Amino acid sequence: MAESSLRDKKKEATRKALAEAAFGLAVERGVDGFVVEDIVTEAGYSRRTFANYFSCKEEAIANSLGLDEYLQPGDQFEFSPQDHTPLSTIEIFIRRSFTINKLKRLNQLISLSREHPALRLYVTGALKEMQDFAGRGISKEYGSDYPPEYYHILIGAVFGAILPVLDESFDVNLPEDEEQIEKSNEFNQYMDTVFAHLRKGFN
Amino acid sequence: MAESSLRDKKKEATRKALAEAAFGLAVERGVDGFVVEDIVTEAGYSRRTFANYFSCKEEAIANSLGLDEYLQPGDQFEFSPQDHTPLSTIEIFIRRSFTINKLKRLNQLISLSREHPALRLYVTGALKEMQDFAGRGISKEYGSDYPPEYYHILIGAVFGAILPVLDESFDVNLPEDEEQIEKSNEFNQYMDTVFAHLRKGFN
DNA sequence: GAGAAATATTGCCCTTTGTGCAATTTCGTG
DNA sequence: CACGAAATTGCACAAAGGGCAATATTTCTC
Repeated sequence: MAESSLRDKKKEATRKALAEAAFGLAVERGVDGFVVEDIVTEAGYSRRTFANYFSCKEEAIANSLGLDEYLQPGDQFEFSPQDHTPLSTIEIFIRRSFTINKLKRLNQLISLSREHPALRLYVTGALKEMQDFAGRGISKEYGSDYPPEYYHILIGAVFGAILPVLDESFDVNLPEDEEQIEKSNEFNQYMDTVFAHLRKGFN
Repeated sequence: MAESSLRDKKKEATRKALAEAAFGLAVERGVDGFVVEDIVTEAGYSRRTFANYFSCKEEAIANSLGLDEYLQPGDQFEFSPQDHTPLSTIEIFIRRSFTINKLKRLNQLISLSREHPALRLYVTGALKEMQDFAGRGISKEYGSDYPPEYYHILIGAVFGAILPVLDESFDVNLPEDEEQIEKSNEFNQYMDTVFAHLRKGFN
């Protein structure tokens, strides 16, 4: 990810092409309605190459979320000093990362997971990578301002509180061309309550 | 689980035997060091029967945690009125559920997951079932005292904050025969800070 | 820019897996 | 005890996973 030689670009392109083909087929025919062979013929690669990138269909489908696009170190974690608390930093990171297109796809992955529970594991796995990235970023940003486990707990609590949306589809009713999520959709309203609770504490 | 006819007991016994054999082989030879065939010969069942219970090796290994033993509805969620807040109820539930033996096994599953990342997904999946159970239990217990999403967020935050221990092994340095976890081990000390933060809120 | 080194893609092959179906065994109930 | 329900198993076959070696493409070095 840090590297971006021509070779690495092509590799990412391959990965994305395979993931995208897998996702498309999943929407079109259902997760059980196609085999790896179908994915690679659609994407123009060999079955053996697919195995070099993903361990199974589900992993490819989940990876089509492409959260890693937003995971460039040093990109998401620069904020003005007045915002400078770990929680608000994470909040901004999350609200920026979940663009409308991501949310729409997440929605589709959720409904696919209903028919095919195994997929769900891989979707949460993909989100877990985002969580790990956020964890590294924030503990690097704030260093020893807090004890090391504080970051783990904070990040864990934030993502843990967010994940339950996976249990239900939510509306993303916004114009197509919009790039960042807005106050008006369900997901963001849910974020409002989540972060309010996290600030206030639970009882 | 609510049922427990002789038939259901045997079914659970079969499941446990398979899971236990799978776990044993994983510790002994590593996750990649054996095949489903080995599991069933050890447990005395057929390959086909294994498939009736688990979808793959990893699922069986992770299920050897056997958290479901402690997931009897109406058992864990009865407390005296003075403790009667959702968070403290969950705290007691969690501290009760993670007995020493569970923690030891969890520790082993964590290190196995390091060599074989796919296993990790299934371990968190198993914990997720516990989370779901806790969610159902607590929202039933407190009904409409809180808005419905509050329970989701609370439970998610709690389990999310706990899961990061999966990233590192922890010491469970207690006598063998001890049944419940004690104040003296790392896991429980981690719990102390987790719940303190959740009560206080983050910033 | 040409050749060498590094890496990605592929084909081949074989073991393992997943699963529908039907037969068989085991269990629960009247 | 006998009948129905449900668990276990065998069989067969499509599909997946992955080691290995060959090939193609990119990057590096001079």
